[in-house]
Order: sequence, then C-alpha cells, then structure tokens
Amino acid sequence: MTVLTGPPRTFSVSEVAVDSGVAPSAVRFYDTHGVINAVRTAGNQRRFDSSAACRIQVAKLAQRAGLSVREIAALFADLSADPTPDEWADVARRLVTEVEERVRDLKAQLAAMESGTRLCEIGRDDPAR
Amino acid sequence: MTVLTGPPRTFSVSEVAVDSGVAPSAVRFYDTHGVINAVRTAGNQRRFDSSAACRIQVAKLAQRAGLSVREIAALFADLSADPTPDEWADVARRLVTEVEERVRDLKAQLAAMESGTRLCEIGRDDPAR
DNA sequence: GTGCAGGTTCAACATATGTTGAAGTCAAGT
DNA sequence: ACTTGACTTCAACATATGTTGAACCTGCAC
Repeated sequence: MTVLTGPPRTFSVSEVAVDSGVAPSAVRFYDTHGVINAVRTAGNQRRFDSSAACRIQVAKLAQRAGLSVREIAALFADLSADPTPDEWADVARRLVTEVEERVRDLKAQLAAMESGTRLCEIGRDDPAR
Repeated sequence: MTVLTGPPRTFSVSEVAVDSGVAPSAVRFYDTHGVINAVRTAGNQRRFDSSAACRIQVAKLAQRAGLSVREIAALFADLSADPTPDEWADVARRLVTEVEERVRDLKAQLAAMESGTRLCEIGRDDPAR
C-alpha cells in the first residue's frame, strides 16, 4: 500500500547541494552523468526529488571506495524516484559485493607480500644465478 | 641475520612493466610519483629492485579500492628496497585499515537508506506541510 | 511588473592518471 | 666500431572529475 502523502516536494540545485554537502556545480555534474535525475520546470530549471541528496551521499562514499561515477550511475539506474528501502537494499547488495571484491583482491595480494614467499616475483627466476 | 645472497639483481623499466602487468609509461609514471624508486645507471637509465613489480601490483589493487597514487606513495614511503615481510605487514595493516574504514562508511550510509528512516533527509524538515 | 537571488548553458581551467610521439642517448651483440 | 632495440626527457594528448566565469533567463516577494 501507499500511505497518503501530499504532492511530493521537490528540491532545487542549491537545496540538494546543501542537503548532500557538495557544491552546486557538483550537483549539476551528477545530474549530467546520471547519478541523480532531474525533472525540469517550465522555465528549464532542475527539480529533484528527495532521494537526490541521498544518492549523492552514497555516491561520494562509493567513490571513496573506488567506484567511478559511471559505475555508480549504472548501479543507480534501476532506482526509482523516492526509492523504497527494498530498492536501496538491492543497490546496496550489488555495491557492497563490488567493493568487497576489490578489498578481497587487495588483501590477497598483501598476504602474498607478507608471506615473503616471493609469490609476486614469479618473473624473477633465480636458478640461473 | 642476513642470508648470504649475491649482488641483488636489478630490473629495467620494460622488465618491471612485464612483471607487474602495466605499460612502461605507467612504470615511469609510478617512479615519478614515488610509488616505486629507481636508481640510475651511469647512462641515466632507471634500474629497479625486485620489489618494484610487487609494489605496482599492490598499488593497482589499492587504486581500485579507492586510494590515490599520492596516498599509496605515502604508505610505501617507509618501505625499504626489497622489503621484509614485516615491512609489508606494516604497510598492509595501514592500507587495510584505510580501505575498511571507507567500506564501513559506505555500508553505514547504505544501512540508513535501507532502514527507510529518512536519516539522510534530515534537511527536509517536513513539519511545515 | 520590478528586482534580484538563484537558475541556465557553455567554454575554459584545474587536478589526477596515464599514453603517445619526437628527438636524442645507451647498451649489448657481433 | 656498428647496429639496433631499449632507454631518456619533454610536450601534447586523452579521460575522469569537478570548478569557475560570462552571458543570459526564471521565480518569487514586494
């Protein structure tokens, strides 16, 4: 069911900027690159739903964890306006899967370094010295 | 103690490139930016120790996990030539601490999204509607 | 309906992370 | 000593991620 709720509030670029903690120019950038989605007023101004600031907050943290804006936009692509917790859960699952894989790969390489077994130096074949 | 070992082998740019799986231009780039350290021959050519390829392999994975080249160079700064497993362990500890923090931050934000509690929309104070 | 804070686009700039090409030098085998 | 492939630096290019400024347009409060 859908709870009765007034006409959904919209947000201007600078409102989303404040709510998400990035510069207005960055909000426009994320719109251009599909991280958030704007509708336009009759006068061509962007209006965002309330999920825009949330998306940007997640996107910034995902970037810090190694994902590109393009990758993040792709992950957000099947998120509706004002996404449900379920939709977020689905995005979260894929996002976490991806970053954990990257961390796993890094850890595995580091473990090889620590083991001192020269696993990474396969190329350096010593026998001929 | 130090095990008896011959004069340590050195590697050219293209050897390190092959051993680490990146382009020669990237090897020079990583040298310029302090991820690896070259000594120079009498004729000004770079020569690397056997750890160079390892460092690059770790660096590439660290980049995928969100660290910048500058950050990686800083972490590698107190790594000696041909680092011991202990030195790698120390670098690994700091590296993993950093990436896990980033993943933790991302997960925390995602958990807030999934909870549907509008934690991220603090800015959107509803009372006036 | 006027004023003006804030919106629009576009181009230029800035930084990070490399790649490519030119012009010249080195090293290693013969 | 020559040759030749690999090395050097430097500048230009390329892509990603934004920021800034100019020139112009909107929305809203008065």
